[in-house]
Amino acid sequence: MPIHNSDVANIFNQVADLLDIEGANIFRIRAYRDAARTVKGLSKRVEDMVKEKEDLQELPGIGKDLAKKIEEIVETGSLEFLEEIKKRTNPELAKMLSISGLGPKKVSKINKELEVENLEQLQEAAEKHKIQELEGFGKKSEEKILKALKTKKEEAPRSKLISAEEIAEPLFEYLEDDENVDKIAFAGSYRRHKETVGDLDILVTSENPKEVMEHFTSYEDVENIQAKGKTKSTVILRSGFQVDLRVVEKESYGAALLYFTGSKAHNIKLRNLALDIDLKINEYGVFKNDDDKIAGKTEEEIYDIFDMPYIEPELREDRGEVEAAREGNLPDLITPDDIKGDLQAHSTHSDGRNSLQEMVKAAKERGYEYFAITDHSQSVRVANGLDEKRLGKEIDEIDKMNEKIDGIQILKSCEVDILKDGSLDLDDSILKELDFVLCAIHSYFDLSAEDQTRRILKAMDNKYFNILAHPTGRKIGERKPYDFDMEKIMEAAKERNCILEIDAHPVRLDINDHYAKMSKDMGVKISISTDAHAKNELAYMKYGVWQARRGWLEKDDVINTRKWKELEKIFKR
DNA sequence: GCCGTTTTCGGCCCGACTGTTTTCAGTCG
Repeated sequence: MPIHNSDVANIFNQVADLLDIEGANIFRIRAYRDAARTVKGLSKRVEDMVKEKEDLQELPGIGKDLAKKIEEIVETGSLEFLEEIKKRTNPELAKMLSISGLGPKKVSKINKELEVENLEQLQEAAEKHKIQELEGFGKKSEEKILKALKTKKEEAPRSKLISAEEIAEPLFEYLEDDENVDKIAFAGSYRRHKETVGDLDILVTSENPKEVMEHFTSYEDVENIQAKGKTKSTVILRSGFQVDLRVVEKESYGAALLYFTGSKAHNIKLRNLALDIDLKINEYGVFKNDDDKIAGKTEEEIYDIFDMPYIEPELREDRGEVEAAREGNLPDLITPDDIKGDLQAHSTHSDGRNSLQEMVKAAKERGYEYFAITDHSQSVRVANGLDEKRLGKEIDEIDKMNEKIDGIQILKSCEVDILKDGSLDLDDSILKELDFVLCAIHSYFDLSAEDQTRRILKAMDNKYFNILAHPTGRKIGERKPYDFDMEKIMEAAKERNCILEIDAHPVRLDINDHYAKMSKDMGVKISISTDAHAKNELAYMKYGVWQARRGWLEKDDVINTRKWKELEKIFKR
């Protein structure tokens, strides 16, 4: 059975939860959580690292003990230490930690004094008003627990960035309209353009924080006010989204923005740097001798104290950006304006909702120099895929359009299916007529990692193979990536001058930020394309660029920032 | 449990809000 990085992370998080309830040393618990996060965020498979006898202790936050535990998990699929804790402490108790307002101390107390072992018994105890009798609890705590139990089932998991955007933008406008609001900005993972967003963080400067809070909590979409203070409020919107609003004075704007943008790991890194030189950072500024404020108005000013240039929010994940900044090696990140054309889009010839002409017109309006039509090939029957004959007709149609149209070049392409055995779905005789060939997997997602890797490698052997589209096949919140060896695919791509795609569709965002960084480290070029099935979806490009930025990509790492003449050379592999 | 151009022991980010207290612990981000 393959052991995924997320399996290791889950085991470590379970250990942390249970140790927490047992009241273990908080820093020991943190070590497990940090390790879980490190392993989950690796672009390499920890299973492969163990097999190749790589030194796990090189990883941040992994020492002798945790390295050994990772090896044990990889080799046996489980961790004896976790099983031991489970004998002492009921693992069901960990589920109670997900109840808002219940932490390890309270769970432990409820467990010990009321003999509550699971969520059902918790509900029963609350309904019988046993909870409010406990010391440290009261009526309100009990009501809160009951309410949380009720909504738990419909609790929203992290939302896709695009869904968050739909909620965030109108709220932003509403707040902006308040005359008491001076500066306003998003912070948190939304500002870091993470592919999923847990809650929204908004930062405001104002002379009248009380009025701002009043305005915020009376927003028409607010369903529930979780907390309302002078400087901080939390609400739940009808959509289930949690929104945190913080108000600070303008002298602290930079420090607060830095702090609330996170990531948490990035912040901790900076704070530790500060401690090294006897400074203290909090959301109000950078302080010397405890109360002597030396920075805080802008983020730039704060980074400057540590001799660092401004670090873009997308990079703030503690993946080496602080070190890179200090060494002057930060990437000059790609921007949406660098994109010269879209290399994946569909028309009504296969499963698109707009005609070829409509798609091309929309691409031209976006100011692109070139635009590829990549309708599906024949074996994707549900998408009305093209056979050689129909693709031939589309090629003729595009040739005629190119003769007539000015200012944009329409590229002839096709999203060719990679069949189960690794052969391509269309004959070479037609592939050679195309400007480039996009290849993708749309079937047999559950092959073993070995077979799936072999399948893709074989497809890449075809000299007309240019771009591997949505390489992992994952759909956020819907479908896991198929199992294969990404490192081998990247090595092969580099060897054969093949390109990996960042599919910018907000549901796909495939490859993800970790793999994007890995491709950069390995010297594999990337294309960013929208996979648009309608003309309005050409606007998805920004999500792909944001993902690329999170993967440290610069203009030069992405092929469709180049002119067609240069691109043409790349495609002749 | 991890980590170290002051340390192999003794630290480990920091502050707001809530609910319960009556000065604070617990939780959260």
